Amino acid sequence: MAVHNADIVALFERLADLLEIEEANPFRVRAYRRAAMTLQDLPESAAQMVAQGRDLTELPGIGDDLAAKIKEVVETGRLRLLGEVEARTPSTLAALTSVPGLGPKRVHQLYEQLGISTLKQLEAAARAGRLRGLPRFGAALEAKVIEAAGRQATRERRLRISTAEDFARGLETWMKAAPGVGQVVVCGSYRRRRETVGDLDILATAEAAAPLIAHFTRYDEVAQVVSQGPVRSAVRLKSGLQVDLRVVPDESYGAALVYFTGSKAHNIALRRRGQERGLKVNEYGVFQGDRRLAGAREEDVYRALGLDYVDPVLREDRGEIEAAANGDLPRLLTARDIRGDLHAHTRASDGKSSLAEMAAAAAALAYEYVAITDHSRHATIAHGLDPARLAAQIDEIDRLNETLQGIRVLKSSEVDILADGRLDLPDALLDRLDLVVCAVHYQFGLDRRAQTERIVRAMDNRRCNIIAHPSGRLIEERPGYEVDLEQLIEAAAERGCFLELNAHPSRLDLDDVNCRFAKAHGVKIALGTDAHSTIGLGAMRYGVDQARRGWLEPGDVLNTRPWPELKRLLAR
DNA sequence: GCCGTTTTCGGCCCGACTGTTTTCAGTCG
Repeated sequence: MAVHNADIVALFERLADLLEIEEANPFRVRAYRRAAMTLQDLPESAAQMVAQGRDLTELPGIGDDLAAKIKEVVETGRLRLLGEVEARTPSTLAALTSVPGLGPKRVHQLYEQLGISTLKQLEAAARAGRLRGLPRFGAALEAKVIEAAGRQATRERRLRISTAEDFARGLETWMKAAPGVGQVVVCGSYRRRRETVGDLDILATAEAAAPLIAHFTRYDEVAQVVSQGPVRSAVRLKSGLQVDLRVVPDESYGAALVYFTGSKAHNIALRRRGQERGLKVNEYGVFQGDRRLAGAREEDVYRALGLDYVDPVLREDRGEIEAAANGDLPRLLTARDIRGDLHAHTRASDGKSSLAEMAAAAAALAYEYVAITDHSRHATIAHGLDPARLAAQIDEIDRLNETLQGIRVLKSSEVDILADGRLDLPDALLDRLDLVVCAVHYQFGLDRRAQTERIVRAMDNRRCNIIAHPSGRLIEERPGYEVDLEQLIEAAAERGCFLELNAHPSRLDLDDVNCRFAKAHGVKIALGTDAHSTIGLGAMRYGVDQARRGWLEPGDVLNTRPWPELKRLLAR
């Protein structure tokens, strides 16, 4: 049974949680967390690196000890140290820290002094009033525990970025109406354009913070004010979403943007860099002693640290700081670079709009082309096109193109990859298309090897240009099918095939990390919205954001090319 | 446990808010 990076990540995180509760050296705990993060973002398989005898200590945050532990997990599937720790500290304790106000120190106390190791026991003890006997525990904390226990079932959901936008827009509008307000920006993972958002972090500037804080807590969707101080506040909305507000004066706007945008790992790395140069970095500015070197603008904060400006989408401590220091940050893709959409449906299969409507909508976006990729016959629920219907659509597109100006409809199909890797339509018909997009829509249950082989076999057909939504995941709904993306990327590179970044906000598939990995392998990415109506074409910006998070430049993306150049790239 | 234009040992980001306290530890982001 192969060990995946995610398995090692889970072991390290569990170990870090428990070590923290045991009050181990906090820097040792951090080392395990950092290693977990490195592995999480690592697009290659650590197991394979071990098998190839590669040096894991070259990875950031991995030294001799952790390299040996990764090797141990890869070879044995287990981590002995974790077993030893779990023998003295029950792993259920980690879940207790999910209660707001309970951290590792208090959980340790609860276990040592009251023998509490589960949420059930904790709730019972709180209801019995037994917590307030402990030092620095009181009635308020007991109430929090009881409240959190009741909420337990419904928590821990992250919102898709598109959903978060609804909440963010309302809050932004509300805060911009606050008395004496200057700037209002939604920061955090929202500004970094992550695919999901756990909470919203709003930064506002003002000379006097109090009126803003008061205004914030009066927002009509607020269910509960979680905390409220002179310069920051946190509320929970009726929907359950937590929103934090931070107010700073104008001269700290840039530094506060950096601080509140994160990521946490990026901030820590920035502050460490400052420290190495004798500078203190906080949300008020960059300081040398009492002297403020920067603070009003983000660019100045980075410059004071000897760095080029880092776009928010890159701020994940995945090498962007080194790149900014060396002047090799990528020139990221922008929406303006996109010349067309390579994945769209019409009502011929499961879409809502006609060919002509889709073409007009694409033209309105100033595109040069749009590929119509209706489903193939196997996708019966989606009214997939059989060879005769597709042949008719091809003729219809030819006729339509003769009437269009400035926009070209590309003849395509989202062809099902059958279970054995064959394509769902005959080669002779595929030869009549401008490009062929292939996708897995059923038989998600195949094991990893079979699923990977199935898709590689589809790519063996030289007519296959693009693998759509390569992992098959639906964000916050279902994981993808089991597949070795590393192998798919390598196979695509060998065959001159391309991988899609599906821009639909519930897919964003490939994800950022794998986009970057594909780029490193020289595999170009096709951006497509998977639009099922004219409105759906507007989802391209989510794909662009994800591509930017994957460090993609215009040259790494297929549909930044004018049609003649794209056509040449599609010829295999 | 990691890491190095001060270091192979001795550091390791920084500040706000809460709750329980008589000055601050713990938690959070």
